[in-house]
Amino acid sequence: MTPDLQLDTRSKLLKAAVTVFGKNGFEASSVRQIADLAGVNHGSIKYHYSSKGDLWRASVSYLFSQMEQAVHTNEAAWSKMTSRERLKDSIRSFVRYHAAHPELNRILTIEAIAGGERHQWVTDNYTRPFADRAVAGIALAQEDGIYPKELPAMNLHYMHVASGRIIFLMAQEIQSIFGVDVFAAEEVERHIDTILTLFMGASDLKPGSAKERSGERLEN
Amino acid sequence: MTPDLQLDTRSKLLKAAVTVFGKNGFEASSVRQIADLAGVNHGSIKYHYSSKGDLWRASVSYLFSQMEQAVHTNEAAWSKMTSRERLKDSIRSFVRYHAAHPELNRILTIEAIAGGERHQWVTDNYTRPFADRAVAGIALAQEDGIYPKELPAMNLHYMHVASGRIIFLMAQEIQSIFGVDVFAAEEVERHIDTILTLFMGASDLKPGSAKERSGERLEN
DNA sequence: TGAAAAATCATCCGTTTGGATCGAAAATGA
DNA sequence: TCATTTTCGATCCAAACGGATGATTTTTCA
Repeated sequence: MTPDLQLDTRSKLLKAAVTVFGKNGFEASSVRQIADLAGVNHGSIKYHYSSKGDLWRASVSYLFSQMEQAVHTNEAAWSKMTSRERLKDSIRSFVRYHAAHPELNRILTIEAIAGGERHQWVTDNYTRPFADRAVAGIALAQEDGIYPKELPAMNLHYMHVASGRIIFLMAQEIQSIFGVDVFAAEEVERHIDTILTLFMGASDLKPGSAKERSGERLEN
Repeated sequence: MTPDLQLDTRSKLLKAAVTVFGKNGFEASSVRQIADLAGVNHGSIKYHYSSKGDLWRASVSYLFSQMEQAVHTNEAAWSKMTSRERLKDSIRSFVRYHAAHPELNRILTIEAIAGGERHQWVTDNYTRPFADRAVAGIALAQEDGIYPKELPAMNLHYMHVASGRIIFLMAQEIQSIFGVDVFAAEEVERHIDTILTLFMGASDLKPGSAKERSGERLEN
């Protein structure tokens, strides 16, 4: 086995932690569950990460950075775009990321409800900077007449975020009620089109590649 | 103490269960926590409700019925409204309910993420009928030209729901980042106006009473 | 009033939790 | 090669969990 394919214990633990925390959240996940999925003894978590909380923070750091990177994929081309196209592009990337990686969405939502020090940590280190930049972008869009200036940018921001994430958060419910697999590529694009049409009018939908789905390597 | 103010054990348990489950969800809530809040011995839960799961179902039944009732408050006047006004009215009631009673929102979100048999139960008994009616209403609105007919009603429905609930779900985060109390009456109305303006154009905002906040008696 | 029924309580049980401990094993480098 | 460091795993622990039990108290009603 090449060392690239044979993940070391630390990486295996992080990968398993992302999966388990992303499915059940912090409280409902046990270190034994994570260790079992990683195929190592649960005592090893104490060694590589000093506690369950540390492993959780490492997981969130990994996921949030990955998400921000995905949203800024086309950043180089932004200078050549109108602010409308720029906003549309970031929404597209945002939705596609959450379709490909539902874990962060679930973790952040669970923690936002629970509150407490874990939520404070992720807010201070990740959510606040992200939200500040997003709200600034919306304010700019309002200057350019994309949204009415009298609407509060904060509320618009949360409507963006909520609309982009909701179907992936409710994936099981939607499957059960409507028989729709929201993670299917065509459903993801359909949802993007719906958001862009309703929020920003003009359905000049630019196809864009939806092949984000594959290639989910973990660090290195 | 009048018997109206002196709740019996069963009612005290339900009231406490709504609070605790509404804050932490099913798994993170303990029967001891609920019994302590109700001021009774935790063994009483087994007596009045056969299990923790039964108490949870009773809590969800109570809250969901309360929510549907709130949304249909003005139903009598709907026949005299245009379909646009009707949709706006139900959105207004929907948002105001979740501002006054954040518990159901939290419980449904947590369970939607977790999946499992509790989620299946609430989907079959409450979410599906609610969603079916809402989607039908949106399809009707599309017939009347309020929304483009080519947009999928399901996605529009979830955007409605998500946009209406998001700020209350993220209340702690918004307080921390923006210093805004989303439960304040003026913030609730501001959010409603933002949704109605962005989704349905025309900001002919009808004030309406926002005094829903008080009077949260638990069954009698 | 008093016996039967309903309601409440203190207490116990088996299980699972996160974390600590410590010896064994593997890797490292002079 | 061999001693030192790094890594790993079996095991123990106190705490909290949902639920069961049986005694005790309160209520009901003839």
